[in-house]
Amino acid sequence: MTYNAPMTRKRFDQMDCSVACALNEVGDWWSLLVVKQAMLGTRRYVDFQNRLGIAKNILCDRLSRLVENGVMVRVDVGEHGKRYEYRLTDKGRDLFTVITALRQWSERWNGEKDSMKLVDRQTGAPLAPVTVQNQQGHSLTVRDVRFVDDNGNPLEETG
Amino acid sequence: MTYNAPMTRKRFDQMDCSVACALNEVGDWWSLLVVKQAMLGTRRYVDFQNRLGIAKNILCDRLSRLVENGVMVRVDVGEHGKRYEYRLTDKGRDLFTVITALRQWSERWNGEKDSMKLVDRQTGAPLAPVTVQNQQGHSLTVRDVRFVDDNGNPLEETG
DNA sequence: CATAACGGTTGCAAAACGAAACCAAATAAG
DNA sequence: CTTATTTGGTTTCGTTTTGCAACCGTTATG
Repeated sequence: MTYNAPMTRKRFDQMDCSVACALNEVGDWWSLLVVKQAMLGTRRYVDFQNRLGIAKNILCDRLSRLVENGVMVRVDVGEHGKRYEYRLTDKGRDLFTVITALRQWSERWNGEKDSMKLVDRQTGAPLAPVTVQNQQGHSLTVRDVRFVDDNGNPLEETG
Repeated sequence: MTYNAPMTRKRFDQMDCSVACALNEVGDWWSLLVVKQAMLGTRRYVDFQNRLGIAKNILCDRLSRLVENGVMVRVDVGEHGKRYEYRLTDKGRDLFTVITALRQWSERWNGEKDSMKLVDRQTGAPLAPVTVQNQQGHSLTVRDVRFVDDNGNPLEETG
């Protein structure tokens, strides 16, 4: 073998799979943690760094990519520039479902790792478990769904 | 500086955060895609490899870690050994919510990347959007919840 | 004015990743 | 029965990413 293909990280842009596409944007070790931290109210670069214990160059890279992908925005809050806040966009806030599902999954199977609880702001009651539901609101497992193509034909995924 | 700490990938085991703990198990670029593929029916090593286009050594490592973490099991299906199937455990199947939430998020914000649809097996109707709900079944955004500690006191997360 | 804080960038070493080659056991083909 | 192919990896090697610390220009603070 004489030719080596360019060694780029395998990216999921072109995998024509929505899950892969999502992972391409927030599927690395840190991105979802940054988003989670932002949901707790963190906005400043140094605060992300201190709370998460992430290296500064990695944080820099992740914030840039989150901004690029429209998950966060960098807002100039300095009087004469050079003071910034990183805030979630609607797209970023919409990851609340994903992060909550992940958190609950971990709590169910690995036990609670922190003392943080999420409660309904109105009532103070704990949240319901996040589930996949049909349009009548009944929870479905993976066995209760079918994967079909555009024509409604079941995908033959024997392999 | 004379001492260099051992350079291990930062792990989230000890971050006492359930989200971090979850990401520690399935938070890399490939693990959730392997689980997703398994939900489509894939069970054999070579089939994962062909469907996902993942390098063999990486696939090997990911399957091992998923088995270690109880997300999948390796089942011996050879007559005299040496033929295996990798199947989801209950813990693995329970990631259905996370993966579906991720898929829907991507479809909402990046458009549909594949022609695959998920439908209710019984009715053939499309699924409802996955949302965080309170116990009355009302959907909540991140603004509708509070993060509190064990005593019900709101977390001061100004930073 | 001096000093610290903020938001980075740079340089280096360690670890993870990707592609291909290689390999032993099990199965299939002839 | 013998040979070829498939399966499920491991090894090798080069590239990319990560983690840590040091450094730097600008901005607030005492």
